[in-house]
Formats: sequence, structure tokens, C-alpha cells
Amino acid sequence: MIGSDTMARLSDIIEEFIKTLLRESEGQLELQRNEMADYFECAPSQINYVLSTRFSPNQGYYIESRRGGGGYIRIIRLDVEKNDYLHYLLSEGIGIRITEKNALQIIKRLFEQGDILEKSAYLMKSAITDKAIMIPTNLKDNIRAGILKSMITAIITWNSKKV
Amino acid sequence: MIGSDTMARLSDIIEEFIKTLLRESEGQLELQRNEMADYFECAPSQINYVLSTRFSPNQGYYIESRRGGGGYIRIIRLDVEKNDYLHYLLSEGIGIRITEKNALQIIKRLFEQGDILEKSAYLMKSAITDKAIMIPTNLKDNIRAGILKSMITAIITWNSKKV
DNA sequence: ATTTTTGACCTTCTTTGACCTTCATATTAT
DNA sequence: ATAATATGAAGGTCAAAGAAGGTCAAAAAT
Repeated sequence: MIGSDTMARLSDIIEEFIKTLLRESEGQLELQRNEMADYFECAPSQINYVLSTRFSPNQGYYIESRRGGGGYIRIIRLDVEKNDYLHYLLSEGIGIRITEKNALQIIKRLFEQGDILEKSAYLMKSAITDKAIMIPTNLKDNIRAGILKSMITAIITWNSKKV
Repeated sequence: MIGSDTMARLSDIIEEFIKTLLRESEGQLELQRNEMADYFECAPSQINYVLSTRFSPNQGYYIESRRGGGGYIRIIRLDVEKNDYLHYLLSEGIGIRITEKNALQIIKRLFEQGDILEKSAYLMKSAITDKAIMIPTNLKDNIRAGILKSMITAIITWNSKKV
């Protein structure tokens, strides 16, 4: 198509670049935001944009970072194959709110499937009970969903982490 | 080089150095501030910085020092009985609200003391971060305190249940 | 209408250096 | 010999500078 030399969007290029790096580094890498921004001649915040739109847990990635001198951004590719059910829970299973009963069921199932040890199940349950979440009742299910998803992301991340 | 390992912070290196020394000396040691600063080629005050940000009483350490000729800095690791510390956290240590930073410090300490495994620490951290607790900022510290105390209660219960 | 790009402003953490306080010892004055 | 003083060797404090990353909204592009 003449004249439509669709310049690839920079965000897509950065996305690919990161994914290539990840392939070369067993699914885990650290980068400097400013270095990246420099390399791609873009605003530093564009790196955040790429990360938040293309590297969410939902999409199979987890981001850790630290500010200050010696700061970094760490990107971990989650092994969604091996953590099938866990990943399903994140992307569709849980949603924006969940009752105590449902949450407890999920945790029970995680234990029964061998995703977590009994002790971890016990710990997780303690974090999402109505008693633990001290806030007006109408909000508990929302908070619970956030905490449960965060814990599940942690489990997947742990399972995916390099030694 | 993008994606290469990030440089470790000097303060972290000094922290590890001291913790290793402590392990080799039954939890108590004396050092000379200038000697340390010399060894790590840093400003003497950086030693104080490391001590105050990483060896506070909350983090499980106690510092004594003397000035003048023959001066020294003594670092003492507080080795509390496991359950004593857990109960202390419930009764006074945590209170009705706690910041993310303090909560993370407590969990790190639980791991370093051998109260919990690294994986459990990782799970616990994921449950109490600001990101996990999706509610207006001014309420996060309250919710966090409730969840953390609930998890600590679970640890105590688990410890006493399994004989 | 939606996604991407940009930039102004913010927060966190670390490093550095100038200046201060304390203590032991050596020196000096009585 | 004793008391007062000077000296130097520690460690302490604090604020400024530096080094990251984060957020948010306006502007631009699709």
C-alpha cells in the first residue's frame, strides 16, 4: 500500500524488545528505566506505559521495582502453562469482588490440587476472612478480591522465579 | 548494556557484610566506624545510615556506641523467643495501623529469625502491600494491620497445633 | 473514541560532606 | 603531685545533592 508505510508504534517495538530480552534471559531481567528511555529516545514514563499496558500479571508478567540510587525495574515472565488454574483465577476467575465463602473454596482447591502446602493455605485463609478485613461489610468483597489476587500472583511469581 | 545486571547498592552490601559477621559471632559484634568506611571506601556517615535504616530495634537489632579514643559501635541482634515475638506483635507491636514499610520490615524479620520460610514471607508481603489493598490511602494502614495480625495469629495457631 | 506520546511534578532511597560532641591521654600550670 | 588544659581520636547529626522510579493529565496520533 503506497504511502501507508505504517511506522510501527514505538510501544510495540519496546514490547518486542523486552520480550526478546526475556527469551535470552530465562524469563527474568532487570532494566534501568532511564537507560531504556535513552535508548529508544522516548520519555521515561513511556516505559511505564508499555509495562502497564503489556506486562500485567493478567498478561503473564510480573513487575517489581525499586526507587533511589541503584534502583531498577525487574520483569518476570510468569509460567502460565504450569500455573494454569492460578492464572485463570487472575484473569477471569476472581474478578473485582469475591465472597468469603468463595475465596475459602478457592484456597481449599489450591491445596487439594497441590498448588500450595496446607500451611500456606492456612495462612492465605487467615488473610482473607471477614474478621481480618476490618472495614464496612459492603466493601469487604472488593478488598478481599484484591488481596487474594495479589497472593495468587505471588504464588505464580514464586513458581516462575529463577533460582 | 540494557538488561544486564544492575549494580548492587553499597548500603545493601554493607548490610549483608554486617549480618554475615553477626552470624559468625553469635549475634554480637563491635566495629570501628572509620575502619568500615575505609574498607568500603565511603563516607563514615554512610555506616550510620546503614545502621539506622537496616538495624533498628524494629528490625531486630540494638546499637550501642562510644565516642572518643577507643570508641566503638556495638551491634547486638535481639534474639527473642519465637512465640514471644509473635505475641508481642499482636499485643503492642502492630497496633491498629501500620505502614507498608514497617509491615515489610516485620515480615523480613520473621523470615530472618526462622519463624517462617522465605516463600511464606513472600506470600505475606503480597497480602499487605499498598498495591494489594485497593482502598483510599488513608485507610490502608488500618486494613493492613488487621490482615497482618490475622496472619500472625495463624502462624501462632499453626505452630501450636502441629505437635 | 481509543491508544500512544510527552512532559511537568512527585516520592523514595542513597551518597557525601561540613560541622558537632565525647572521651582518653598527654601536657602544662600550680 | 595535682589540677587544669590542650590535643587528637573516635563517633553523631543533619542537610544538600544525586540517583533512581512513579503518577497523572494534556496533546498527538490512529
